[in-house]
Amino acid sequence: MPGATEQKIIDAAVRLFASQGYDATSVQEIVTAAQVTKGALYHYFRAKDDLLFEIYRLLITSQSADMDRIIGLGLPAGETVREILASLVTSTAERVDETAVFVRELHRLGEDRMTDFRAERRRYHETFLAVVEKGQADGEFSSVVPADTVVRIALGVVNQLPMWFRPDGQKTPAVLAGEIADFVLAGLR
Amino acid sequence: MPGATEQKIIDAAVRLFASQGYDATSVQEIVTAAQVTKGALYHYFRAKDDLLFEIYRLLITSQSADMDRIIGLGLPAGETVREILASLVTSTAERVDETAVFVRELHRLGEDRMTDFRAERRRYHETFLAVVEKGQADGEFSSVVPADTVVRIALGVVNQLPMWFRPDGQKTPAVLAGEIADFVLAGLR
DNA sequence: GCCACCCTACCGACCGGTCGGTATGCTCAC
DNA sequence: GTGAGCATACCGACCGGTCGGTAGGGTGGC
Repeated sequence: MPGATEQKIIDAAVRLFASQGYDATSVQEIVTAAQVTKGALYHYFRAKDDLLFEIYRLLITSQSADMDRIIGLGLPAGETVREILASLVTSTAERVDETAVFVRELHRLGEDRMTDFRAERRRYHETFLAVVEKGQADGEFSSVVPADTVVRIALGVVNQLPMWFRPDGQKTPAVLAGEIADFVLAGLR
Repeated sequence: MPGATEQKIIDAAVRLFASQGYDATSVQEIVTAAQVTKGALYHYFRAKDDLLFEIYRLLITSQSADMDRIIGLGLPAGETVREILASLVTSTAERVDETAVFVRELHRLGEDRMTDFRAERRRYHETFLAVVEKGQADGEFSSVVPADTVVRIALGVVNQLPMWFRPDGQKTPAVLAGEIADFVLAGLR
């Protein structure tokens, strides 16, 4: 639960990282945009690096929680896949900046944090994979295309969203989420 | 047709940009890796920036040529989509580093070059879109999911390839290309 | 009631180091 | 001799991070 100043700093950092990239954004730019000073930033964060990590952490935490909640509902595989994709697409559409930073600057994570991150992503990936595989085993889904490729495609689409989704475009996130879920499920029948 | 020195510089730049990112890679690192000197680099390129642009140009030119060639064959929509995806996936798998740089550092392009790039990508996108729309109009494809969303998904998958494809993995590019094409076509039936 | 003491939150000038780019000159093929 | 193809030494701008200091609110002893 970040305080007001902390939040202002993170918000400004997300905006600037998304539009210019991490390295191209100076700490001075961040504090100017957030209307605080360098002292304030280094009071709350040990390094510029920590800002990136905090952005990732907030995003991953919320996505994992969403998926766990949906799986907890115990719906059939088709419904589960639809709900997971829909929630992922809408939440990503609401946070395009965070996701853009996430996708683009991921490799900048240090050794330790990268290990943590990979473990978390692996968990997410395999949870989703298990849903698809169960659907295939039960005969609800076709097995023509291997489950891992399907999962890769589905999650890849979401990561690419920031590249072309525009909040002021014609399609609302909900409509788009429906279309993407339709398409993926069509490929699974 | 770049000369030998020029090529060495570009190769080194691609490798370093892919593993560390553009900003995190210094010009000195590039020339050291390429076993040339700064003088040589600035003899062939006006700025570090130009290296990025050259990497993009080479990639886009070859992809556009591939697509034009395939469409020129005049195959049915289904076959055309399969061929385009297959060639895109295999050529991307062969050039993961270039694609990774492309996806990650695109936003760094200056105003003018960004405009040029957008025009080229738009052309690529709409050519592909036309194929899908024709397939839908002819009744070969279903129209449940709008053509533009399908194209977005298909191209998005390819852009995400560098995130998870490993040349030393179990699946060859050709096998993977087949699976991706199968999946997309399944969603179009 | 009040003052001494402390602590959190924040300020902003400053530093060492790095980076992209340049200026100048050599060398060798034609 | 002359221009393409480099090599080398160097510059000024900027960047992440530090550090001595301050403002103001809480708290306990008397």
